[in-house]
Amino acid sequence: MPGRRRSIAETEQAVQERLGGFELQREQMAAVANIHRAAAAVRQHLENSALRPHDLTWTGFVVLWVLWIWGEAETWSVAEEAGISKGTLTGIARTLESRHLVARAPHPEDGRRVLLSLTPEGEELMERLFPVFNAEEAFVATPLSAEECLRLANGLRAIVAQLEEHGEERRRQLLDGRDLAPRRSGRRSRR
Amino acid sequence: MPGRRRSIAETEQAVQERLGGFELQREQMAAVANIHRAAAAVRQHLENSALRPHDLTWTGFVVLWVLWIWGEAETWSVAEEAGISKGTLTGIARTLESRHLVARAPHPEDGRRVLLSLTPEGEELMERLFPVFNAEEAFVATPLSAEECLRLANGLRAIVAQLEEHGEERRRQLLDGRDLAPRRSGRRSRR
DNA sequence: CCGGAATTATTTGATGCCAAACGAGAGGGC
DNA sequence: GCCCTCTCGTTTGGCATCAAATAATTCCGG
Repeated sequence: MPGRRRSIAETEQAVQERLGGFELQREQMAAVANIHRAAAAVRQHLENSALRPHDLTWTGFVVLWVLWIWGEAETWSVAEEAGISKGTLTGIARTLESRHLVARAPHPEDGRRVLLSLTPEGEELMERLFPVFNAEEAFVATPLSAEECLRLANGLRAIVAQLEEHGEERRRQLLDGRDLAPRRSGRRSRR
Repeated sequence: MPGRRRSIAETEQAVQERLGGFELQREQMAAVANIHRAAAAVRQHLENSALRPHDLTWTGFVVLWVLWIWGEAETWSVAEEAGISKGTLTGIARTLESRHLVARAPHPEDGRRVLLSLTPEGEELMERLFPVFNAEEAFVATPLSAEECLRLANGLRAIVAQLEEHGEERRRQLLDGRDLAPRRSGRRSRR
């Protein structure tokens, strides 16, 4: 039966056959796999519904959101809240600045730091856009009750917390002395 | 107190103040936001623990995984299972092929199609790598019981299903006649 | 069989994304 | 003042990513 997507049951069956010999952490595997399926699906829907008319990417929107909620903020803190690296933020902020949605200002006391804030244009955009965005968030979560949404959010938060608290330690243990191979990509040393 | 990450409670407080005037779908918003936080955190941990020693990216691993479980498969189906676009798969497959982990073969009956499969080298890698990967999946899910993992997975699956079943229809309705502005990026017509 | 419609993978262009290197500035000790 | 170190944001390099355009092939009606 070609052309049909495989069902969850079929996949689990195939996995079981393939992994018969392994000690499989089945439930955890299912959770992790579905986090990514869901994240990709939700992101794509929101980009193609609420965001596309304003020519915003997901990440661009998140950065605007952070600035909208928190007001003027230092870049490191925006990157942290938005869940992206500071290097990525530099690029996003440049894009948003070029579209006059975000302003960049030097820190009054520390020449290294930079403050980001929404322009009036950016504020106005968020006031119009947020209700639309939130409506789509509600749409994707339609099959879940409010309580189920909270359960879901709590479970996910626990995973994030686990990694924040123990992730680094764990990675150190796994390396166990050996040093991590450098990423294939990334800036090279001059030497 | 500069330099400290904002707590969930602080964020919710700030959101409430900022959004006092809006009809806010609070639970759904929390769920969607945390899906992305968790997805990014998990992906980063796995890339920097299990995958980095083998110089694999997340997506590269997922593609290998799909081929490992399902065996030889057509590209469209691999892209579907891996949750990426077929254009992206072309690039990933090229990378994996250059590292002799994946082989590409023409479809015996249809010259347009291409079949992907693991090389023996790729099989061997997955046999060694999967247990390590699965152990890290278990690690990130440590705070959750097996049953909670399943609940989480089910909730996420429901969201994915919602979008698969009703996403396209919804986007059509939202547009309501107007045609979607083209993406800023993407190939341009010759005209 | 011929020619247009449909289907398939690839190419293209712009952006996102990370980690590591880098440069500019701050801060402390002497 | 002068280092030396630390801490910022930015740059860099290599992939990943999508959607639309395109090329290659098959399918179908006549």
